[in-house]
Amino acid sequence: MGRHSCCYKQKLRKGLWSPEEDEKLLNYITKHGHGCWSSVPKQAGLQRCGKSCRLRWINYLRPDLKRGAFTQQEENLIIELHAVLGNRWSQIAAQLPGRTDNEIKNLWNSCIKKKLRQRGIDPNTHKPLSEVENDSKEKLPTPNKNNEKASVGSNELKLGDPTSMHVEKFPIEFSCSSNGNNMTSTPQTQDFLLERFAAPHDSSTTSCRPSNVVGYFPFQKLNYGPNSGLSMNQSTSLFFNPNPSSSSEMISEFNSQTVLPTMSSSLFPTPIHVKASFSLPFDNPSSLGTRNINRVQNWEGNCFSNNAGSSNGSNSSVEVQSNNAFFEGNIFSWGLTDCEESNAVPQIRTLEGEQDDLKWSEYLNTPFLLGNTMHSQSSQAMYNEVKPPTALLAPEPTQTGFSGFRYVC
DNA sequence: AAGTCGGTCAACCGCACATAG
DNA sequence: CCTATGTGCGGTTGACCGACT
Repeated sequence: MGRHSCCYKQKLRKGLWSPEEDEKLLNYITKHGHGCWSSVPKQAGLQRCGKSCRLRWINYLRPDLKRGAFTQQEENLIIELHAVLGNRWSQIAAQLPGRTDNEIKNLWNSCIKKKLRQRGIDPNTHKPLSEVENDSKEKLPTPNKNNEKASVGSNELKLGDPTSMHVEKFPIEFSCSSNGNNMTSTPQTQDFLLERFAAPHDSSTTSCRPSNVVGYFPFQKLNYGPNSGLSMNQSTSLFFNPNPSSSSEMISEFNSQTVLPTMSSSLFPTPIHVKASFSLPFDNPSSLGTRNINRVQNWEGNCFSNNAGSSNGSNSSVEVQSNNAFFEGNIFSWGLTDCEESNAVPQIRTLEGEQDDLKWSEYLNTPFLLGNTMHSQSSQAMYNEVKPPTALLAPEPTQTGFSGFRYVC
């Protein structure tokens, strides 16, 4: 409904925040929580609009923010997620604890884009630049403003637009190993994937959706160059093998070559909502008979340890967005105490009975678990290429009791 | 020393969605 | 169903800073 009403008021400060303003906001939210943002500036004695306060809190004052430069792992993960999610920065940020969408967006625009181009990869499509150039020559898109806009940051998928989606349908199967239990779906079509990512809660807009989902899922054959630690193991492309000789073979391949559950979850610190489905009703997501499993595991043991030390810990009164299940329940907390209670086995919570309440959009909270499950192994492979054996990602119980993987430098 | 340029980052803007009344 | 309000998101802008000329 347009701008926030408070923004119309005059005499509100704009621009950079002073330390005094920061202190006021921090003190207020620490004591009272933010509640309704529009009332925060008034209550906190700030001459700002609520929106500005919210932004300042989320991007700067939140105690759980991770400061400092992005690690190579984080950059790699951002690239991988971007290949799947496009410019959905908030969803990418959800997989990077302590990082904000703004931060990631800035990093992408200022740094990663450039790096990818230097490596001959188009940052928008994640295709080789040469291929993109060829495509553009072949397709000769009609120049109109809409197209231009769509091409910006254009991991976009125009649903129902045959020119933007040359998708061959073929059956695929998912096999998700969780704590030793395999959940294998019945054959599914690629529609599921397309719906999974391209038809989220917002079906009215087409922005920021992945294009060429089939050919350029990151786990398929992305290659970000040998020097970047981003090269992919070609064997991982089997996941989308359009002609599996048999489903059991495919599953077998998948399990034997690609499934490293702990590795996968190590890449996703946010609890992954694994919703393996049986006989998935594509056209009626709400009726999905889903099994919901939250898996929580450390991504970088050091990362969590550090955060636990620098944050308010489990006693924090800070309110965190509840849609990030990372902070919900007792699955995980930043607090060191909770860390100590963890054990080396990934904690798994089955959310039986909750499926009826699930929103389809929740599926987007898992930016392609299975793909990343697979890709995570590739990540391991890629680190194999660039790191000496002693530097491999390896399961390692940390002092705080977290399993997960410590990246040994 | 002064000016220019490019990169980075914080913040703003405008839009869309969710929800309460 | 409609409207007003609150919230979240992505794109964009502008300030700042360091490197370079």
